Amino acid sequence: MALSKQPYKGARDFYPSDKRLQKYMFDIWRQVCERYGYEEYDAPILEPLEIYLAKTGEEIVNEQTYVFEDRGKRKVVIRPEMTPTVSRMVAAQRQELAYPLRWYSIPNLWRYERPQRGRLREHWQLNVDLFGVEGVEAELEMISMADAMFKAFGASSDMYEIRLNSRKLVDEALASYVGLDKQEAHDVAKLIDKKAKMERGKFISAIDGALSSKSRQGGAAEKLLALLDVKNLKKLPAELAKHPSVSEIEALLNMLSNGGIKNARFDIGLMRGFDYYTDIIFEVFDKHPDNNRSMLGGGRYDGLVGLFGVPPVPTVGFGWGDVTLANFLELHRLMPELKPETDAYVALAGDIQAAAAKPVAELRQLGINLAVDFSGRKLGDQLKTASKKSIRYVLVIGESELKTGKYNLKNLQSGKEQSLSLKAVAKTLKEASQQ
RNA sequence: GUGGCUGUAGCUCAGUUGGUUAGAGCGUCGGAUUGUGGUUCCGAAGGCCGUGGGUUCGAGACCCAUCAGCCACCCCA
Repeated sequence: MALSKQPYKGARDFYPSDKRLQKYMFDIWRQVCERYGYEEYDAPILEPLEIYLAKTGEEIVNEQTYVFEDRGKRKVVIRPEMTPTVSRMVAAQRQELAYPLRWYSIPNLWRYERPQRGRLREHWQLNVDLFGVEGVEAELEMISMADAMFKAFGASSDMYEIRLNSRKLVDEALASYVGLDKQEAHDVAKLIDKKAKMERGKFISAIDGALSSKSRQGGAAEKLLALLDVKNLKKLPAELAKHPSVSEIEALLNMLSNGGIKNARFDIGLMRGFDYYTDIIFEVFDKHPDNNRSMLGGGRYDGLVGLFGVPPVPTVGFGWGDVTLANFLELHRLMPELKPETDAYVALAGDIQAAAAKPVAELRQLGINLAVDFSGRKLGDQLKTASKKSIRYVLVIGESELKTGKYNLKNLQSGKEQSLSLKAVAKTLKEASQQ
């Protein structure tokens, strides 16, 4: 019985061409994070079960995560998300750290579930968090960064939309304004989250089902539906317009707009993770008709660090998965043509391996990445190999080159050939690799 | 976890109501007088028809199971 060549279900092999794309995406994430003064951190892929139980229910953890017992009988989880981990790290050094903390990481995360479009069992996710800022400028910075990343990937602002809401505002609206009790509010919030996927009629009857007869008679359903149709902060009913979150969101939208980000809007129907978000939440949606979905999301979660027995730290963060990003880049034709890191492929003409070692070493010392063909095959075959590997240049070394010190450098894209000194070769290749 | 669709060459697929030795394109490899690739031309290799069972004189086609993939649901960091 032959061994299976497939990677583990829901996980991917990264061949060099795949890894190149991943590196491209991660590099842009890193560049933008660092441009905003964020520092990279990392942590073990394994965490004790308990840190997830505090936030999620035991049932969900057991069904949707990889849990196992180690040899010391400890319950261990392969991390399904980074937020508890980073909260743990901040809590552990709460006193020593210099706030505000600007941290980011690109962890691989595992979730035990059935793979489908945009969702695998293993994926990588950019996590950006800002700890220690209470004001709305924290949200502004997060959303500006996310926007800067889209721009850095070559996206234009009509390709995506930023949506904003506030958990506090929604709580207030459902409880005081519509008049729902806790259970009703919870059920209704879940339904609102699914609204986009449902037909309107179905949604209305589902809402009716979630309400008690008392609420229904009080006109809660009508009030709720009218509220959900509000597209603009200014159209909110007077009772809600006074809520402090409203002016916060308004201020945020204004600041974003002043910063040139015009594709952000208020969306009262945005629910996102009821569990630990405490105030403003945001998502970025792909506007492509084939992929109308959330690509990244985040918000304020002021309570998580406090779960570790230290005073809480105000926190805003977001996460962005590599799979949703790749889908976005493909659909919008933003995938760049990526070349290998190798600057030139060295083709040897004749049996001169030993003699060619010297110029090759010299070039490498100058920072040039070279792959040498030892095969002894015909020059044409060596060129073919370089071409297949998508390496841009071939450096030919043979008797005449060694004698004259002038090397034949061929650009495989243009077909252009030049006879150059080693230094000139290095200069040409350096310039080419920086393009 | 639930449901639907799909598994034929490395990839994309064709394969008639079940009927001889299983097909194409692309890719791969070899060649077209030995220091120049991509295009072109010639040639070759490559398949337990996902796996196991069943029906049948006969199965790549039909049935069951199983595994895998895709899609939706559930759930959502």
